[in-house]
Amino acid sequence: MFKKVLISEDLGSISNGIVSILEALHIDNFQQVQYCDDAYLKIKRAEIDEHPFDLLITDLSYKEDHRQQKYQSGETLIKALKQEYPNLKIIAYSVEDRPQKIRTVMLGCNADAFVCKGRNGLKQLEEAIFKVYNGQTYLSPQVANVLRKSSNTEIDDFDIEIMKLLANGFSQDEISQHFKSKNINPSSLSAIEKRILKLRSSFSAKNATQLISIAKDLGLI
Amino acid sequence: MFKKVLISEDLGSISNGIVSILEALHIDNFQQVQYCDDAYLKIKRAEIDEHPFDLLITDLSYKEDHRQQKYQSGETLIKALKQEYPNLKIIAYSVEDRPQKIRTVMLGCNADAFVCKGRNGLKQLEEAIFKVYNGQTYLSPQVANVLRKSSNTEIDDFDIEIMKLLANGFSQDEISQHFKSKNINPSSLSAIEKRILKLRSSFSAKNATQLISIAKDLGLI
DNA sequence: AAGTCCCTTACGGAATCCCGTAAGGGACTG
DNA sequence: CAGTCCCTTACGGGATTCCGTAAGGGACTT
Repeated sequence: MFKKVLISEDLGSISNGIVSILEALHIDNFQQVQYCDDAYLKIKRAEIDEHPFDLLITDLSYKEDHRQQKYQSGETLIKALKQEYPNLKIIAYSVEDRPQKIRTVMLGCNADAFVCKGRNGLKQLEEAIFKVYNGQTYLSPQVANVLRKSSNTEIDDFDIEIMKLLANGFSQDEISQHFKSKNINPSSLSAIEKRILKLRSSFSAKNATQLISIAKDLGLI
Repeated sequence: MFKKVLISEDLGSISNGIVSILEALHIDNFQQVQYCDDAYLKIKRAEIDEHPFDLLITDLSYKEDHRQQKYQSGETLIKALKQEYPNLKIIAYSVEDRPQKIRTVMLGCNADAFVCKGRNGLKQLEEAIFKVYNGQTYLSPQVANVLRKSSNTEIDDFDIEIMKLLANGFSQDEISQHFKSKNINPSSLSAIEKRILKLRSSFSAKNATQLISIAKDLGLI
């Protein structure tokens, strides 16, 4: 079983819940931090000292406070750590249950498991720890299907970028200018229009406003 | 000090944190539930049995699962309880920190305190319990000003309704028709336009799309 | 080389949004 | 009563969006 575990979670009481799971598994070598940056530093330090952590359990969203952070979210932390220390196993433990978010964390950041906080969250976390220890990935049952169903979304970064710009009040023409200035193709007004039309139809949105409303609800932007 | 306390919170680990606070205050007569409906029933039952609760500490958002609930959120629960049992003190304990949400809970639902979950959440919860016991209200320091500053927002239900319709893809003309059909005034296209213009300018949004994006971020819709 | 498929780009017209201007009406005041 | 303030409603025109149609070009097949 895992020998050395780090818990990164800003809410003390949830942290305690995780600790109780670890204790039940007789993992007593663990540490806790409340900030992403602390997690990063502790893991780096442990690697240098040649007593590395072999599991990180981390939240995704952290309340901001006075302390300026380099890593603002669990996603950026996970991505950075997985690049530097591919052997470190990482479990995301979050209230998030939006498909796109989970895809980002599992596929974009390469987390090993995604457990949704909820009534059975701790039990699922325990399962996740076993699975991950055996080299498998794990998803909470209620979201287990989001990766398999590539289903709808051939929505790429370009689409996301367009929607972000729309949400920031850019006109279609301004979006076109924006991509032209960054030498990103396609960039013509027509192409932008077409892209937005495709997005609207795939989300059955009557206009750009509703499109952005839906995209926000889905956590795409 | 409070004699009988109910904790309503779907995440077990957070519930444990609250319990530890109560124990530190030597309040040992408390019960825990994980669903709003259970909270309502327990309080009702206790009133009938003439051993009423005198404090409820409740979360606002509950993960949905198979159990169909009459009260879907903490807000509806708080509002209903405060109407039936004005003597019952209620503390909302939530990750929410959006001004509009807090206004709704404090002013619309008549909660006695609003504590933000966060790094110091439990300490603040303890303060809130004292304040509320002394007949005062309490807000977490980081959001303490949201009620005083009535500041900008004279955004009324009509504005909110317009924004919801916009988010659902209605054109300005359709919104006008909508209000006409419900005999709500103002309803003319011009009036709707003017209202949206005011909303856009008060949120400095370049167009309706950005307006809805901002409104979503603020939790207004 | 011709054919096709797919993608980018272009154009035009109808609908909608954006914004300034202004008329009408109720409430309140001197 | 006239004057003002505020709100609702109306109108017009320029900008933008929406949507169908279509030309151009690259990749790939036959």
